[in-house]
Amino acid sequence: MSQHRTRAEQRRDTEARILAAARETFARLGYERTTIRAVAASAGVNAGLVMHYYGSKEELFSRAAKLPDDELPAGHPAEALLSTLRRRLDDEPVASLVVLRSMLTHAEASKEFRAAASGWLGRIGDAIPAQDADLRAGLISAIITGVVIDRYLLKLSSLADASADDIVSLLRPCFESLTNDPPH
Amino acid sequence: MSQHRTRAEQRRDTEARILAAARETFARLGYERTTIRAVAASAGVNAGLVMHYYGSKEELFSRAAKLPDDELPAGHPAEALLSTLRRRLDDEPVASLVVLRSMLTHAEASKEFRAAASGWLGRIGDAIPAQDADLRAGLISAIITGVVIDRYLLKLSSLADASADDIVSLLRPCFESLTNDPPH
DNA sequence: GTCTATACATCGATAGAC
DNA sequence: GTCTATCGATGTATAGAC
Repeated sequence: MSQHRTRAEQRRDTEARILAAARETFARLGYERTTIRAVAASAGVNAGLVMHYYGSKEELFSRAAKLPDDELPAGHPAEALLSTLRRRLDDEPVASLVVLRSMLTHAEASKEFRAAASGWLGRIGDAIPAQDADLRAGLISAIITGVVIDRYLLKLSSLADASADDIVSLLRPCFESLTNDPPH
Repeated sequence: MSQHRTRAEQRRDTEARILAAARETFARLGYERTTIRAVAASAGVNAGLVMHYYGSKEELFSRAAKLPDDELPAGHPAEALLSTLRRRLDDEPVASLVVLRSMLTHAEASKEFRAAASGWLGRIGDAIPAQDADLRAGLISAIITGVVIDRYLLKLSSLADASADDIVSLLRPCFESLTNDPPH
């Protein structure tokens, strides 16, 4: 039972399928090892069509790589940061993994990460009452990055198999000391 | 004034020069973007010679990528780990950066990192008196990895410009709580 | 010991058919 | 809207000259 679909609808669907396939492949293999042909096959279309819609591999990557600008919840900085960590431990969005996977080896991914980190670091720093707030914010960000990398990208068992609750609990004292918060 | 050198000596020198050039290039660009031609040019020799000596790009990478098996100094676990961190903050060896740069996108680098992390995590875990020692060890390792990545690979200013002393000081409470050590 | 020449595969990108 | 055909560039690897 085929649906009636305009050409525009059909195109939107196909474009979305291609983008989803691109996200999955970029997140898994990184920029260099991902080929347009593989993305096309995974989306069930032809390689030429991917180029037709997205123009270039670089443009496809840019569309696939998006970091959410984590807003910092109100309240005590340590708890706010821990709740952000909590959310990312439960399910790190694929679009984020696209950036993380390639940020060490691809300029565009590195740039995207820097841009997001820049805003993110500023907000953390503003919430920390200390003259070395920038360094403290950088350390918190580095901890989160390291944990997410080991858990989702390298899948090291000690972190990949742990519960998000346990990780958050163990890191609470770290975040409290780095944000200059008293323990509670 | 040319030295007298046997062919064997000459060969050792050239091989070493190629390996050093390979380390620098792999560390800077990662596995995929590094070309045999670029390594050869950087070493002042021909591309064919690199292949002649190392057989394949993969083999050259294996020779260039070596993680030192950090031994854990004796004493209180937290201080021992902090002194290891201290050493890595002062100068992370190029051979290590080769592994770190490509570990997210190249299987061989990932394998090398896992192997080193495995031994490393075991030693940390053994030194921590807690039933969840494995997770604690994984978190400590993730923190170090995250900090080194941000400082040396991404060069985020807040970490790249900071002094090793300041970083160690700020992370001391983190390591103490994760190793279950009392502060002192 | 080191270099030249080249085979061979892969991939991004383009042009045009259906 | 989607696919076929193909070009051109790049890079590893091999064979052999000097």
